[in-house]
Amino acid sequence: MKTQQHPQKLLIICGPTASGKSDLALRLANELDAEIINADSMQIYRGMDIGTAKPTPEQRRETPHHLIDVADPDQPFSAADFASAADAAIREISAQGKRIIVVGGTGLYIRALLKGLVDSPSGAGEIRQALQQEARDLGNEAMLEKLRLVDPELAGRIHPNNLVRIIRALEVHRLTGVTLSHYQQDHGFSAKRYESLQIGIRVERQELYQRIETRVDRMLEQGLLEEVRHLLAGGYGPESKAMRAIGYKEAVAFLSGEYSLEEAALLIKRDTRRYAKRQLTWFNADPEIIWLEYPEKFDTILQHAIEFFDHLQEV
RNA sequence: GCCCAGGUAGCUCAGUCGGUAGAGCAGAGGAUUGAAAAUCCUCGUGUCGGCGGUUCGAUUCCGUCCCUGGGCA
Repeated sequence: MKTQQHPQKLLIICGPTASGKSDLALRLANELDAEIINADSMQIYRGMDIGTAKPTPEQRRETPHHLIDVADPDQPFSAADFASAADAAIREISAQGKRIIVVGGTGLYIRALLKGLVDSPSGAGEIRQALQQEARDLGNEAMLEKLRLVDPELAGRIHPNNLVRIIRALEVHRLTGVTLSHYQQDHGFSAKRYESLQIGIRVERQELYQRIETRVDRMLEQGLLEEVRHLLAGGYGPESKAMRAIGYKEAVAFLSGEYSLEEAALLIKRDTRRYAKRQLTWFNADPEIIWLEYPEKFDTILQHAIEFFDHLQEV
């Protein structure tokens, strides 16, 4: 049923943290008369600016950014929330006749937007809390056993230690009476919700780690600790989503005297490196991504983008 | 110059009463369907400081040299 008359086109910029995504997106937006949609799970939150390397107010004034600062740091915000909010932003931007660039390092968000998620309900509510309590009482193995009884197929794919997945699967079953694997069966990320061109920024590992190093130092100079203090004072405790983000959790531990500033800095860097590696694992597995160096290949990227937007490719 | 303690994986170290060695951290690879900056899985060969000697066999014992730290002069 491809009756869409104007298949909406999205230029996606992805890659590991500190690879230069935001900068590239801004330059492209300038050239292409585009607006930017953020696909970073932490830039969503208000008050988390320095540690998430948000674009500056000036940059945001010059180029409108969507899905930045749309939630408070203790509010749940899921990949599905992202996808529907992005859908709305896309409608809004295209109504103005502008092009759209999606930038971010959260692979699941990008996939949710392009392919859609399974049609199962959200569940950050009481059921999840009850399941978490059950897990504390009974242990992971017992929870996996519970899952095995209702959804052996999925239980076989989840490691006993991966409680987050076990709970999510049980939650879906309790909410709907249907198993998550059943939902997944005829989904498989096969839908195509938008026309897209995905550009990944390729950076050599060593150089990437170097950039992470200097970026973390800069964040500390710019007042990451102050930002964290402010969030804590605002009532966002160590268990809030904000304080579980990289840079924030280490800052909290430093502020509570758990370790020195030097140690905190080293840990932030290490955790950021590991995060970058996980992002690379995710994006590398996506065959649709075209990998190019930036800024070296800016002209090539721009050319790809122009072709993508101008060609009337009906699918 | 003399005395003592060390020199083993990228780092910190353990160990082998002689049969070529293993932890933590760092690092690498992977998974990922409403928590995703989250969550989870897998991965340890290195002239055991150099050179000689003893021995069937030395990283282990002996000698010597080099290096590091500490002490005495």
